[in-house]
Amino acid sequence: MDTSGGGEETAKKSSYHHGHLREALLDAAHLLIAEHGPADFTLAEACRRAGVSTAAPYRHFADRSALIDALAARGFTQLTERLRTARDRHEQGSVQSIVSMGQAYVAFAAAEPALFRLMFGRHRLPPPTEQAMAEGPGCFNVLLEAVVAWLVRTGGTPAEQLDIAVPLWTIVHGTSHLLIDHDFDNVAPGTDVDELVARATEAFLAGASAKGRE
Amino acid sequence: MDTSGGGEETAKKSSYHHGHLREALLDAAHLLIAEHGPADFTLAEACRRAGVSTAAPYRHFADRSALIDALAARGFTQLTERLRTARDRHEQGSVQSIVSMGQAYVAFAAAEPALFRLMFGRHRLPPPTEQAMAEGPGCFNVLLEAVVAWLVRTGGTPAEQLDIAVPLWTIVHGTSHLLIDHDFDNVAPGTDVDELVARATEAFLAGASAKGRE
DNA sequence: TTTGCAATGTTATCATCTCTCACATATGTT
DNA sequence: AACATATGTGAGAGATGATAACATTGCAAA
Repeated sequence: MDTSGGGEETAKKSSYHHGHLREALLDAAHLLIAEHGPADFTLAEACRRAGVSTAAPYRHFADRSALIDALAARGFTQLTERLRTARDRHEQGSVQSIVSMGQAYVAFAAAEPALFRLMFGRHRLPPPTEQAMAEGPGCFNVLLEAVVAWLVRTGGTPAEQLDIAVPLWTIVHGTSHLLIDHDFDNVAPGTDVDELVARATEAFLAGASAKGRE
Repeated sequence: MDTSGGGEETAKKSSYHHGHLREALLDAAHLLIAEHGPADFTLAEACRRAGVSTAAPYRHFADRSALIDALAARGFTQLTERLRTARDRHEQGSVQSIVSMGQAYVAFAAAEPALFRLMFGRHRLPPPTEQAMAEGPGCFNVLLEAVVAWLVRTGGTPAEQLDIAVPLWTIVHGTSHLLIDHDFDNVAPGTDVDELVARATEAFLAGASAKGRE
């Protein structure tokens, strides 16, 4: 974080080879989709920002789509990390721990709406999002672990983990999408999403454990 | 040019003026996004399918984006109709009525994934999706009415309608997105979304009404 | 050190796409 | 019949994604 001898990203001894072009393109693309949305993103503009020709990206990415995939993969890594942090802020197996994860999920979407859409909005059927899919489960596993801990604590069995985790996922995922698409604005303006997530999660867990105990 | 004797299925007396170009373009666009996804959709291809020049659409739509908006608006009208039908298939104010709406919501997304993304995935910040937004609330109102009926029936007050309806919306909306993005495949393959919606809805309503009664 | 190869970037070029402009053709109103 | 309006065409500007041939650099083996 200092300007020690070597210098940081400005260490372009020669102006021909960029040096960190792959990361620079990803960063530029990240900024662009944040500004103009994922659809309006152009590879050419990213090149301009990175200061290279429009042919340069093809040394690092098969095509435009591959760059976007790489961006999505980076997003999943980030999201997984944040979920883990949120979960570990509270007692293992507590409802609060699960609520906290949900809030972190939504907060991530709110902070990076375009990236969030990219991560989950891969609509290409043939390749079910190769690398991104490899990260996706890792992300979901964090939730699964928390749910198992909660189940053990409340007298449930780990076998029910999907029955609990999947609905919870739908709640926070739906909240995220509705939030970043501004769908709350016209219908329930001023919605406090943290509270929404907390109440919905708590109500669902209460109802689910009550039913399990019948 | 074929300039066949009579028009095909439509009243194409002359081959110069199309007659139903606006609708024909929307239909073609609908097919295209269903085939290739919303991102890969090109106006030029839609023109080819409609049998007109690439300049023709601009007599009916301001630009490419406006055509997509019109498509989204058509989708909202359809969705609203289906929700109303699903709701009215069961007793007013019953949990089943609400569950049925949720299932119809998800079924619509499953049947028209690309259209569903279009409807909710308008990422343009400045215009919050003019016409589509006008339809969106109409769509949500159908759910609100059902929730109010349920509240009245179970001893709640209509003032709580948003506290109930919004979480329910997040559940079905999240389920829809996760389903059409194939996110269940790697994590919970073979998920029965109808059952998922039913269980999540019932558990949430049970938990919410229990809390309200505390 | 020198030589050669692999990696990385550039320029030129193509096909395609969105959108505009001037022009052509149909419709229908008076 | 004549004019005004709506609707469609053709040509083309400007931008983009992608490819190919060429240029530069870093690195490793001889």
